[in-house]
Amino acid sequence: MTAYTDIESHLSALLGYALREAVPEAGAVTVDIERPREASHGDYACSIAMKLSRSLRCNPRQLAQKILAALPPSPMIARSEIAGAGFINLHLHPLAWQQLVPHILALGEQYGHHDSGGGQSVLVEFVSANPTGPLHVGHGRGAAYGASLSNLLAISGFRVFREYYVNDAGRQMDILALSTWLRYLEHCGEPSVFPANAYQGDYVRQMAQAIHLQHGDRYRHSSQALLEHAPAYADAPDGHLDHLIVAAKQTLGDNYSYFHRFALNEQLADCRQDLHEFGVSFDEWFSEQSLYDNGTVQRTLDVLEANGQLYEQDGARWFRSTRYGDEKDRVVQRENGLFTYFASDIAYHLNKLERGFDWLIDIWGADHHGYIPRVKGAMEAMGRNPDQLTIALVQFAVLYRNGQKAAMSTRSGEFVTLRELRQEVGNDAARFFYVLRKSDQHLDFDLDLAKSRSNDNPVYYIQYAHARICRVLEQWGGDPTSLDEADISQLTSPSELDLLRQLAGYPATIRTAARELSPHLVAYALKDIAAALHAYYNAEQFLIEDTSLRDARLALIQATRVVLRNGLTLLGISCPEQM
RNA sequence: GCCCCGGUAGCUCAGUGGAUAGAGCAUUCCCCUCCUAAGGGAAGGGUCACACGUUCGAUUCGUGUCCGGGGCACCA
Repeated sequence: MTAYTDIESHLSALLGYALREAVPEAGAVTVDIERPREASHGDYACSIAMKLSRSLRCNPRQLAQKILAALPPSPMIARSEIAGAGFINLHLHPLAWQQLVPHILALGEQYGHHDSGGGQSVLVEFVSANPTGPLHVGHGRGAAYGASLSNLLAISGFRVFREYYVNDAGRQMDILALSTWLRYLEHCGEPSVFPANAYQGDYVRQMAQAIHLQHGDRYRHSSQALLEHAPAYADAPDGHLDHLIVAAKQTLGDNYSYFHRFALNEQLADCRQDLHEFGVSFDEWFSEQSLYDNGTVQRTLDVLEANGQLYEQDGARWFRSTRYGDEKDRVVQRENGLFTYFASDIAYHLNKLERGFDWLIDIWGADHHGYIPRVKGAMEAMGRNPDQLTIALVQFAVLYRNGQKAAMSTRSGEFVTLRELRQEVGNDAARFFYVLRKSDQHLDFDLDLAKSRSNDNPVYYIQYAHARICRVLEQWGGDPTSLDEADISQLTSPSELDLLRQLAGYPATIRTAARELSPHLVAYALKDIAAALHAYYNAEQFLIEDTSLRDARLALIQATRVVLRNGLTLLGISCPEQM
């Protein structure tokens, strides 16, 4: 067996050589090749002659002819021709495809890996949902996308660090702590003063119940007393809520932090468990509060202040984000002295850079897109390079059941949780459906389709291809490592060459998907590979008398299995050996 | 009003500066004495929203228009 030749770089090098020989005046041009969709146009095509014809002032077909005449012979090229307006079409020798089988078997899980990242470090921050309740299906999409993208970058030569930003410092956490305490008071028998804009979900009642079970009436106070001097809810819902928070802090004293901490830990643990079951893990759960505790927020504002980026107006401190293309300046410190979320977010991004990452990726819900100019502006205002930050927006996912939109609203507690979705359709289908769409596009998630154990379901379609291969190899019963020596020159049937071409395209798909931050391309490639495998399965028999041909075919499906497994694993989907 | 995202087959959506634009579902037809039919094969189905521009070449890039969806806090 001769060494493996990477076809695309081989052809591109040959054409580049021919171009320099035939048309030296063209200078140093990289010669791109493409896969024509029309089979009669060959396996690869090159349009360099048309691209250069204008600057060289010559006929593109003649130019192509000159390049072709200078093309060195290659065992990989069966024939070449000029077609259309000046395309050079290359038809490959089957060897070009066949050699892929031992190559894939040798590389195994490394097949598809590449090094375009060059060892750069990248921090991918995703999910980062407020720990104020269960994750819902919207977070699920960010989780699936972020996890798959991280995997994609990790096999593309990047050192990937996965991080979840925990918003444990803000008003939302206070609302959760308050909500928990108010439910606790109800448990103690106090009349309910629970406002409609506090967290309504059942999980709050459960936390309250757990606290009551453990501590009895220890934290009981008069609920009615909390309402004294409170603005009427109808007049000022937020003012009413804020008053209750202040009253809770005063009434509970040091015990307030118990509720705050309890609720935070409880929700965070739940979130972590949920994501863990979903196959999504993080290297770091980064606390927003820590940025206050260690002075990063203050230091950040000092830097901005020193750079002349802040000013005072109406009692608040503002950042001049309009200098950097934002629509209006933004408050970083309120009239009441409290910092805004934006202030700690600037500090967070500064912190990320100070940790030495070459590249930052933030995955946000698309509703935050208006937030981009101010964050990038803040980086610039601190003398940092905003291009080090890439923000990937993930659009909303809408669930459909029986063709009907499934209702979902946030605060009221009427939402479908990620956990419910996983239980209903399974982790594999959920992971797959989430990344089947481009992340920046709205996703209609068809629950009935995701649940169906039928040929309609693309997850099962791919997994079934994997399971079929496993069954064949199992029934054969031989040692798979012996297939490395199979005589792959016998793989010449149309369905075999189709399958080989699909497998050959996988590394390029990975490369493109990584460059475009688009794991959905991997999902589509897997569908194509599975389709080619199923077609092959129906066209040819594997377990046949002719052991030489049999081994060649088994080697091919074993290689297919490797690629399917690599792709499914990347997307966080299991590879069942039987179904 | 401003800013994002979209408009491709009946439906849900891929896709690409190239030569005849794809897949699944749905519709019609065919294939298990054979390694899992959760499979395969075939047919029909299109003004790639519209106009203008850039280009040897535009569904792809740019501008404008129309139509959807989302966002525009001293919330996070």
